[in-house]
Amino acid sequence: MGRGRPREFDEEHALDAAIGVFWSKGYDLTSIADLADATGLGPSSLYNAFGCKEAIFEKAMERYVTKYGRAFREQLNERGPIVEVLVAALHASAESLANPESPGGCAVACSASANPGAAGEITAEKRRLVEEMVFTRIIQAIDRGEARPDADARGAAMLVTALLSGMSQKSRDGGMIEDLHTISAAAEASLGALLS
Amino acid sequence: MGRGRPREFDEEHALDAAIGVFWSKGYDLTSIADLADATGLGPSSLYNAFGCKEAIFEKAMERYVTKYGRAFREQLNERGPIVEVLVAALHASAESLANPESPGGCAVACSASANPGAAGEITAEKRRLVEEMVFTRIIQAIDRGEARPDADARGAAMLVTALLSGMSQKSRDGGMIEDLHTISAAAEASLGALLS
DNA sequence: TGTCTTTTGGAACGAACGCTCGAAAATAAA
DNA sequence: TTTATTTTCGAGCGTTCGTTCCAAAAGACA
Repeated sequence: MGRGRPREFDEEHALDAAIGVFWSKGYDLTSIADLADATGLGPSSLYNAFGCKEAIFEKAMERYVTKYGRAFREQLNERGPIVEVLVAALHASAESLANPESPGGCAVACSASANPGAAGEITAEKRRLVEEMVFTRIIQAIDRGEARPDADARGAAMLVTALLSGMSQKSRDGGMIEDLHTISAAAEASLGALLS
Repeated sequence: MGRGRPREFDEEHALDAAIGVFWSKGYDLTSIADLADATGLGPSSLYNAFGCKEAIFEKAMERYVTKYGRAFREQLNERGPIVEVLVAALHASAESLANPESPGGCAVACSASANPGAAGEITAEKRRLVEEMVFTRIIQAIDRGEARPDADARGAAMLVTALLSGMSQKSRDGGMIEDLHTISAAAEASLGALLS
């Protein structure tokens, strides 16, 4: 198959290690040396495999959303009353965001939120996609007759994503998991007012 | 008075310039050279006046909250039904966060949110203070009989701060001011459920 | 077996970082 | 006027940054 010397590492394993570093230190404070240490690879291997630091970050964030966004996504795609579905998705996120075995919070929310360059744009785009995902799910609920025909789908989607951001920040700031569940539960009334 | 050569610059003017840089580029990506350019001072003057980069940031953030948090604080301390007061404070923040003459969002929320060191802790502490401020205001409302005696003051305070974080993030991500007002208005139902 | 291609490890690149230093400048006190 | 103290300016300190280069290594093909 491949003609030259075979890779000695698994790309996804390396990305998992990179996720951990970016997640805990943020993009700007993560050096190539940090990534080399965490992955066990040399700088040459990293550059040969990914191209540049921003590309490593992009691949890492893509893998991050598929791995750590799964719980939220699955809850969101459950059937049932839309308000309860959204609240359940928030509760699922609360568990992810406050997982004691992780750096805390959401990597997409915090690892490059101040970065005005490409890294910041990578995460901003992922955040926009989450809002679209929620919006689409609400539209689906309206089509199914599970929400008011004149429901404010956009407003509800924005509310959910704003709360996700806020919950991530709170977790980063030392907030406990019960706090995140409190916030999730509190959303029900507003979502109900907007949608049903 | 002072014995040596007098300062040629105004400390608060310098901090205003520093705020702008930290706000738009974030703490980590802001270099001393950036601050020197923005303030018009040499590195020596900065270090002589403030001590180190983290100290400049700390002073800048302190000035930031007094200047740019004023609208929120004033609305919060208005008299009136607590839910309406909180919602009005959110709307006031929406105006600040989306001010087109600023870098957008809240500097305390985004300029060091990923930083695991002193800079991150400086902003985290400010964020905790906001929640305490909101909490205290709600307790006051309860004491005045303007909220249910068994109102969930902590939950409501957490909800408000989570929304502030989320609104800041949304503004940073290109969200428009109407979106922030939509989120602010949506909070009313949940705050009502928690407090009245 | 010998050639080709790719990966690996480590040294090293120029640039930028936070910060410091010494001399000149500017005022207050003696 | 002299002395003491502080600020300013700019060069430059050592370190770290993202990235590149090169030779050795290792399997695929001829």
